[in-house]
Amino acid sequence: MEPTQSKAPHKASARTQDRRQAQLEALIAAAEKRICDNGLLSLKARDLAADIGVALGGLYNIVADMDALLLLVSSRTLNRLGESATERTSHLPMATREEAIERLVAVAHTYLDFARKNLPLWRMVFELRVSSPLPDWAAQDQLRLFRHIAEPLKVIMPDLDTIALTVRARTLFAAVHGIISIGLEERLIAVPPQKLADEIAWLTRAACR
Amino acid sequence: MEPTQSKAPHKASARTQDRRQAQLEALIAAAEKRICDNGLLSLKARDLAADIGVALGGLYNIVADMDALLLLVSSRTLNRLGESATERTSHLPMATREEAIERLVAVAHTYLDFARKNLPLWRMVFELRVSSPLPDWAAQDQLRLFRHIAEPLKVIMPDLDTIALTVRARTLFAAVHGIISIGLEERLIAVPPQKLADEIAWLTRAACR
DNA sequence: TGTACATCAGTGAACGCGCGTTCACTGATGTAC
DNA sequence: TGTACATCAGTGAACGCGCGTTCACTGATGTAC
Repeated sequence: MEPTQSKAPHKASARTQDRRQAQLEALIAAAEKRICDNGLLSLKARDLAADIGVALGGLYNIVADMDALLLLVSSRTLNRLGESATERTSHLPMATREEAIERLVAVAHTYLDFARKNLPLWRMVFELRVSSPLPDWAAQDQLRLFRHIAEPLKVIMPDLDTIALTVRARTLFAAVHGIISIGLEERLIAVPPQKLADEIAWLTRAACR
Repeated sequence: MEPTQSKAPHKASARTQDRRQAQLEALIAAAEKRICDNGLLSLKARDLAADIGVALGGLYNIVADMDALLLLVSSRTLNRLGESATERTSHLPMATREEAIERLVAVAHTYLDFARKNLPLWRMVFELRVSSPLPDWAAQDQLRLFRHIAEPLKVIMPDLDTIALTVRARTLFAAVHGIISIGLEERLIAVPPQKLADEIAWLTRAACR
């Protein structure tokens, strides 16, 4: 079936596209703000619509549904984490084994700082196990993040093949992630910030020895 | 204010108490079954009432509300984990440092097995961060579990004082927990079971060296 | 053993609330000629 | 530049669903004497 409309279809003008983009960004920003202030659970479509000055139904011209919006927010959060890691660790040397270990420690500490400063958003990323099949671009984002770990690790464990290295990077990430996520849980007795950083450094170094 | 009722109050007979107890156990069992089969999200009061042959309103004679029930299920799950750990590791020697390390590895593997075999229930335990202030008895349960880690660790790191040892036990737990919880996540590429066990053993040993 | 009475267990219909998504409609923005 | 027409953006009331908890009521189970 060729689209043989006798009349030419409407084309989105540049102005319209810009407006769409601006709306989408405003929507994401509003969602981030609300999640940071009140948590994911109290995020409502009606509030967001009011925040960006659009009628309720208008939201669905900007995003397909709430899940799509949350995925965008989650992805933006992961990207900001990646930028943090690049800024704070990419200049660190990793020519020697010792240097590579210290760089890994720095990556882990960046992760801790980020999680602490963006606690509600960071939690959201992991609570989003709902929409099962992660879209491709989101999976790509994750892979890019893993390089911050895999690259120093390659220097530290030169004997491992690519697969083993991937597995090991994931293990290390998961271990540090566990320490942070349990450490930042309010329910348990609060661990002093410095202590938490120390434990992470200890574990990272121990894993590399 | 003394309770000076002119008429003696009704006393729950032994038969009534037994019935209550049986109802409570049936309710918990039904909740566990439903969570295992369909996940926490599709657990409904109406279904549970039907399962145990009670009218909807009758549930609230057995438990105060759904949260209370979930807390009971969660606690039962943690206790079963504790029993598993006792059965499978308490006979292992920990006189020497090497023995203590292997015992810790066995504890970690018990944890992995338990999480795998009770995945939905195990997840529930950690998703229950809702009702903020954990009751006392639940906190006690947690402490008892931590001993499975703290005791071998005391042999392995004899120089640490009590507080540092507690922190270290928690770090180690959190690290292994992270590896398991990310490893059992469906979303990411599935890690072969044996590989996961190997990684956990590796990390545990590395942390103790 | 029997009667009067109090209390609690059990019932299920109704309450109450929340909230994402749709849809018929209007007004604005574009194209064709 | 102007007119006719198509399309899409934007609106907000209404839909639809879900579900925990309450509450007035009944029947059973206990106590007092």
